[in-house]
Amino acid sequence: MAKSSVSKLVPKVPTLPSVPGAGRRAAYSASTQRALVDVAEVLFTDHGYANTSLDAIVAGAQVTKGALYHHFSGKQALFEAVFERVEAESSKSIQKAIKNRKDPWVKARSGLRAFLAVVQEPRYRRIVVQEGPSVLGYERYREQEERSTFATVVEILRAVLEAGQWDLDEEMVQTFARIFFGAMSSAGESVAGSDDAEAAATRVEVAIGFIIAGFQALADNGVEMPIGIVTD
Amino acid sequence: MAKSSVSKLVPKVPTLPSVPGAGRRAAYSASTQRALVDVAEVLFTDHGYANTSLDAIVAGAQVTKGALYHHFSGKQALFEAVFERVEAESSKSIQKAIKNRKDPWVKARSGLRAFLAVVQEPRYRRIVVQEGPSVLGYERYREQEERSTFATVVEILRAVLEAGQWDLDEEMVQTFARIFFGAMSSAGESVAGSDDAEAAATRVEVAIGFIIAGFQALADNGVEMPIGIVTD
DNA sequence: TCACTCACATACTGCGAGTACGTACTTCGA
DNA sequence: TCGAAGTACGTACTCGCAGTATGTGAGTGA
Repeated sequence: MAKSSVSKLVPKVPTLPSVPGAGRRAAYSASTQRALVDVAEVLFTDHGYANTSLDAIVAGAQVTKGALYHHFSGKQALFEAVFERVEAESSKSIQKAIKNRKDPWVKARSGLRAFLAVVQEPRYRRIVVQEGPSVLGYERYREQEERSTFATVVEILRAVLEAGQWDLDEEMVQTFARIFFGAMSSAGESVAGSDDAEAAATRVEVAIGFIIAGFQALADNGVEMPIGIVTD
Repeated sequence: MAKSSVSKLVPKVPTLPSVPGAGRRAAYSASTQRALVDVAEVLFTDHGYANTSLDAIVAGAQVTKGALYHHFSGKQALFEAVFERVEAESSKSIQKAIKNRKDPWVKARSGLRAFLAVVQEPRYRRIVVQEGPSVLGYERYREQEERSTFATVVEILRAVLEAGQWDLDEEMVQTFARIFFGAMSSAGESVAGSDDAEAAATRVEVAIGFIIAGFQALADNGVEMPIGIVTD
């Protein structure tokens, strides 16, 4: 199963004379690098980081460890390359979904839908959510996140806050973004782990829609940012 | 530093004749098991799971691998023991904070404060949040979570929902709990990673307080659970 | 007190990440 | 066009570490 899907990816011999004169070897080089990342993505997704040996990866890519260590400094660097690509593609897919949405609430809604779809993808769940923090360490993990999917959440949030006439300082925006990002990630996990993903996704949309409705209600009433609704 | 804190934990020779007749060997056994978990907790927290060798753990506990494998089936099982203890103690500390709080909003507030405190502990961040999902796998991770800290969130949420006169089905309660749990976890991370943790914690409380205020506003207006506030 | 078991200790194995070094093919300058 | 140099690998090894097989001495129960 997994084996066949790997070998399917391998014979990606590049259109050799794509750049005729200066870049034939470079084309081959790029293709093996891609092959390594492709295979690694599949194996990391299926078996996890620790349970995937470099031997299995280079075998799947039909190269040797020499090639791998020529392109990457080690196993972790290879994982990071896979991680970045998955993050970039995920972010791109969400960006595409919210593009051209004028109404910020609609934008938020569309973004949520797209995010929930992404979080259900096995590769995103395994590589980004599950293994990412452990393998990359929290610092690098956060850095990567910050300039991809999380940045998208910030973008959407700014649109919503602007529409609601709320004027928050930068740190507060970041805090809200973190909260929503965490909420959506966690909710996405419950969707992905559910028997009926469709129904679970709907529940999440309803729940977050309810929170957003609360925001709107406060906006309609002209409520300012509170400092301590409930006291001890 | 870490070394000294480890060696500090080791000479926990149990009050030998605690149970006089039948249980002297058992007392020693329990103490070495504790020592292993104690040392493992420190080393896992400081260096992570992959970068902690069993040799280092048994050296810190002043036993050998034979002892370790007598008590635990392997490295992962030892980690799980550490994980469970951290989770249990964390949950206990939150439970203690919300105990005897009658007003559900105050209860939620207190729970949030306690949770934010827990998430700032290095051992919780590293062992539960960062390494947990990767080492245990998502299934076991969720199972553990479900009956400790997450259960506490559900408990608080039920109180709040009851006060708000909302009547949600079980799955919807779980969905909301997931969302809040994820939001708080993520927010807690941003607090722990902040330069000024105190200020960051305050911002999180304000932000979540704002969301709760939205809930209260909807409750005051007698709003039912919506199915799609914003349409495309 | 004696057999038996429990709680370890010791010595080894095998796997897998990383390294050192060799080599063929390219590319570029003369 | 020819040789020198660099690139893109391949091969063969080392070493750390999780896990195992087996030995042993101190309790414990009959």
